[in-house]
Amino acid sequence: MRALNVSERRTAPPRVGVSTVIFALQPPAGQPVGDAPHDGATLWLPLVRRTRAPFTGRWALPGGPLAWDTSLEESARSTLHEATGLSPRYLEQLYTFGGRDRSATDLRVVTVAYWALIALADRTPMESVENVAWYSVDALPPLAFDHADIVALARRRLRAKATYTGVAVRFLGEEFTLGELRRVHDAVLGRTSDPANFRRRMLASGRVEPTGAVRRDGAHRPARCYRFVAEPDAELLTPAPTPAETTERKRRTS
Amino acid sequence: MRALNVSERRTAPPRVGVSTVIFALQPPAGQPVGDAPHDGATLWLPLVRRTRAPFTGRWALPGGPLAWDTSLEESARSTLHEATGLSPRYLEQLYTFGGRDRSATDLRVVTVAYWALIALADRTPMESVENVAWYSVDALPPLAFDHADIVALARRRLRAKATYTGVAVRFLGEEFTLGELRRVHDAVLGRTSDPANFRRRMLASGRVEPTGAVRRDGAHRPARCYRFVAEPDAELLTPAPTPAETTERKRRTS
DNA sequence: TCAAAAGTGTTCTACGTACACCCATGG
DNA sequence: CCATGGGTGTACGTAGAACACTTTTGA
Repeated sequence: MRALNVSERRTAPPRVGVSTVIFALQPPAGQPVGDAPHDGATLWLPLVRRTRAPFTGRWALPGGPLAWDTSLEESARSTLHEATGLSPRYLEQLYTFGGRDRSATDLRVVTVAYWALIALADRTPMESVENVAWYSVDALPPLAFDHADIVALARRRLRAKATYTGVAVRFLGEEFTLGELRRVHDAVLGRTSDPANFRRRMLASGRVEPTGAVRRDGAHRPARCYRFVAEPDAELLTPAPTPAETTERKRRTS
Repeated sequence: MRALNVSERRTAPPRVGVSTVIFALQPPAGQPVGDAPHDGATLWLPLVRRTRAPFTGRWALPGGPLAWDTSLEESARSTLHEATGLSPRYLEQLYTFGGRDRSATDLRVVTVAYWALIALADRTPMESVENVAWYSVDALPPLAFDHADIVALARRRLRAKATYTGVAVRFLGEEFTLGELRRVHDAVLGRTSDPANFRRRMLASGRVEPTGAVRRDGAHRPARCYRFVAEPDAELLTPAPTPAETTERKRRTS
């Protein structure tokens, strides 16, 4: 295929790109930037510095054009791997952005956005990747395109899902204590919940089950370890929630 | 731009299409088909018969390629208008389908699916549109591509949203009684709820407010009329839910 | 022996359900 | 006057919030 001239580019059919918002609890041993509000209670994400117009030099979400032989999710997975060297613990389609003017060039791009959670429990050393830096979501630099909107939407979605599903565990390793899980949960939701009630809710939900192990990590009683237990209905294709499951199930009035 | 040959088509960048699942309470005065389970408690949607390969003659969701000068939502709106002659009371992006083999041709298509609710309260006469027919969602014919999956996902999403938001009212006109609303709600969710409790829940939710009017339509006490009241936070861009609003708001423990 | 987090028990409230009962109307 | 759906009142059960209290550790 030959290159297109200016007016052809403007009226050419839109191209498809995939971008991914990758959340983690801490930045790995790469090079973080931006003043980090190091209360410990922030999320982090990797950004890629653009080397081409438009927005040369600006930071952007990891992503790229959709190749002809790659599925959308594969594309999200591979850019995630390129940017972090890791595989996601959770990956879900977020939204598709297709405004006419969002690419700020003649060539129109429709972007399918994904969001992902990764666990850094393994203390991944992470040889630093070229042009990638980690930022706290609370101190992001100016982003290219409408990527700030995408991040904002991803945060909303993460918060929403954290309130009625167990996604938060995906930030943690195989084994975790309920204290750890609660702190993650609170960081994501920006609240502080009662340890006793949180414990009961989690155990009652059945999404978590005890391994035999205990963990001792301070001047206090050791904590029992738990593992995540897969949700009963594995809905692979569900950007939409399925809330109020229990309520829905028992009903069937009069 | 010149036409592409076969191997070029296969490795060409994916094209973007938009398809819309349009739900209504009853089919308009067009030509419905398929054995309709006329319990009155089904939803209906318009389908378009394909006139070109692949899947020639099969029924498919209204949609088409994304034009260079049209936004995704505009595209969904316009195909909706073409198929039904109406404007949606509700329109939301559903999901983007981009599997490699879903188009069953060499040319790969990424489809951004939308779902919509329309009200037929105005007793729209609907001059029958060429190649469009309405089907009950419970008796759909075989569909082209992966459109059956899309419809299934849309139904799940509609049900989910109906449980924790007021979307169901969008099936009705400006004014409605709580009995009407309850029947719609029940039809969508496939349950039967207690009129007294439903009434209380709706009024308590604040999503509904009385107009002065009453409606008399049978051998029983006339019903007060209500109108829908816009949700407080108009989140234009929110495929994700925002459930447990009340619970979330008051919190902020210890 | 003290602080600090793990873990248990108990009360209180909000919300939804079930269900009994009155109201207004057309036939 | 009766069947039908609109509309009110009320008792019950459950889930979460608040909070008092015990347990086990390191320093």
